[in-house]
Amino acid sequence: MTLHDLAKELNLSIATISRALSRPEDVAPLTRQRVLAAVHRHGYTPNGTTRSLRTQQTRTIGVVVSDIRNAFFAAVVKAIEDEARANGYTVLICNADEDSAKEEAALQLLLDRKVSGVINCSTGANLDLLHTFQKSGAVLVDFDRESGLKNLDTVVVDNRRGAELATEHLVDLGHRDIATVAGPQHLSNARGRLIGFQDTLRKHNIQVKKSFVQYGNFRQESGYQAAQKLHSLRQPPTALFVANVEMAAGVIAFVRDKGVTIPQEISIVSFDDSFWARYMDPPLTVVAQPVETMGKCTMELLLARLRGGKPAQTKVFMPELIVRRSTCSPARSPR
Amino acid sequence: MTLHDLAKELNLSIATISRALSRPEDVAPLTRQRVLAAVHRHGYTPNGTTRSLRTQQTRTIGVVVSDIRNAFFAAVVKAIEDEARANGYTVLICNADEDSAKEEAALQLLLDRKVSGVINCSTGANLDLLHTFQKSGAVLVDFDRESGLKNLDTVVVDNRRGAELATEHLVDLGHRDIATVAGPQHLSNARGRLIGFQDTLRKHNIQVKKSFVQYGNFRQESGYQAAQKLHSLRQPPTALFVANVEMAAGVIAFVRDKGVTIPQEISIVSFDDSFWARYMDPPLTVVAQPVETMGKCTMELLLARLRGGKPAQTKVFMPELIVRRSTCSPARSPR
DNA sequence: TTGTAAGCGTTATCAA
DNA sequence: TTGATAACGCTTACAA
Repeated sequence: MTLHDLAKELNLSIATISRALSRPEDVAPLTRQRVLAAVHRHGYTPNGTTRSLRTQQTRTIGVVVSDIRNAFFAAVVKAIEDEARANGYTVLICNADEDSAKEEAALQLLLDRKVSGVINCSTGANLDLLHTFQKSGAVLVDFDRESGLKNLDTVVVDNRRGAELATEHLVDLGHRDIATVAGPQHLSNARGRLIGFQDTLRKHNIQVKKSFVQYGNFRQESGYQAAQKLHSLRQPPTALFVANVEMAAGVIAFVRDKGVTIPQEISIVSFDDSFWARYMDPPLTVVAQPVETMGKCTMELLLARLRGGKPAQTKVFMPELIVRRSTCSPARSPR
Repeated sequence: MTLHDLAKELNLSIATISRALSRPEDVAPLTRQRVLAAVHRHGYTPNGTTRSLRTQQTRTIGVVVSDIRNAFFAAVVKAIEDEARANGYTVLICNADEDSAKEEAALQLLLDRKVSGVINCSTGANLDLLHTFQKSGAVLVDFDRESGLKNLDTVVVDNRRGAELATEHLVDLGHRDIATVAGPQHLSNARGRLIGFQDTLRKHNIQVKKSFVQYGNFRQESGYQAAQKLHSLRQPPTALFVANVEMAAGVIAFVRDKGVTIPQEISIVSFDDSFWARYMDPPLTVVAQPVETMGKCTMELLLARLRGGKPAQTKVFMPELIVRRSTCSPARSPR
């Protein structure tokens, strides 16, 4: 069913039908009614794809998210979509699975669909594709990680500050043997979290042992493996800062397998909160990001940019330490 | 940058450019090279939206999901997207937030985008819109809930069986005062879970008290409230079957607030597993659905349908009871 | 091997 | 108030 069919049926021109639907006031009331009735009768819906061709704007925003199963991104996606829909935009969600090849495929898809803008949780690869976007006139926003490109809006949490908050908390409790499970260092957020951790230790004149820095990939299993390595050390840490909550779950799985008690034998603080962190055993001490606010802000920035004017800005949100029960002072050390 | 621009630059016709890209073998090697070079130089990407107009197929599948922040749906979406992309299809994800008005908006959007197919986690409302889809020739699949429409593929878990498994488990442990936090009864899955619960009790000659059936909306807070009501009863239950894990979290929040211990004072078994259920305090006994398999199967069914042939089928997956530590035999009752 | 031209379903301009 | 028509960017007969 197209405008054409409708026109034939009603003995009107397609122009009139189109007008009856998009600018009702430009059409005679009676005509409008006839059109509306027919539209309803047939369940006709204009082809939005075609409209885009004609109007040269898709009103679609692409979102490339690192891992849709990660609660953090799921929440962000929801916030983004709500804000977009409220403004008449559609969101095309792509899952990159923290994999630069999948990211490339996703960006290619968005390029193909001629999206008006892209919110990207960049792996740091695919800079050329991002560049192509910019050249094509699409608006780009970096979210959660910085791609390294210039002249684009950026929404991130203060990763260094978050790591400081977490590490400072552990130091305050009296820990000196503090390790970290860091994220992959090609990601700007993971780098920030590691630097914040190291700086805080140095500030307190605590040596940063190389063996106390383990690297994961932000996934659960890598947390498990990191914990394993840390555990096998001659002198294991008494406290642990984990760069995200998925890896923290992995750490906890390992620790539990070994029968080590949290927090008595090992204190754990993790980056990222999620609704279930407080139901865990024990409830997890975390550094929380203002997820909803960040998601909303990202879309607002993007829309503002689309409307023109505003130069690119970087918004840095403050994380917050939420102390629950996975951290406590270390047991008296024998040394 | 369009075919036209490229054609002008290379002194070729747009047809040749188009061919060089879509059927390389139909074009002289040298010409092809020149075209490819120019394409690369300009970062040109064909307009997929326009191609759809011409070829009359969008190769896009819409997915209307009840709540993207729910781990179950996040996992499903990932499985669906992977399978779709592997087959050259794009997925348009819409979040209905368990709200029929949002569902309507989502369906309308998908109608507008002329998607080839829709995977719908129906609220049960919007039957007329779904009907419009069918009339338009799009392929529909019901997932997780049945819309009530005929002649469409359906992928669900055996909800009754799952509830039986859970309830049977509680009965086996010796419980007689068993309550449930049921889901909203306009959803077929929630109905199935309630029926399975009731039937199992009856089978064991246990009376199903009306006050022992509380209704929630599949969200956390409603679990909290239901627990509150159950707790205020003159004779509260010793065991609880909760219809999904989000509500279970709410129940646990309440129970913990009250200082009631799980499982000693109250046993809890929930529908749905999620990776963190085993890290909870205590680890949650659940009825798990084979999420990835179900997601993949849904897309396979849809694609098969799109390729024609196959009549509509209903796939019912078997849930599995995973006993962890939130259930145990009831304490000796004083009565 | 390449070019010409029609047509996909809209919107928008101009005339009637 | 309505209609005829061009244009959006692409694919694909068909012709050269």
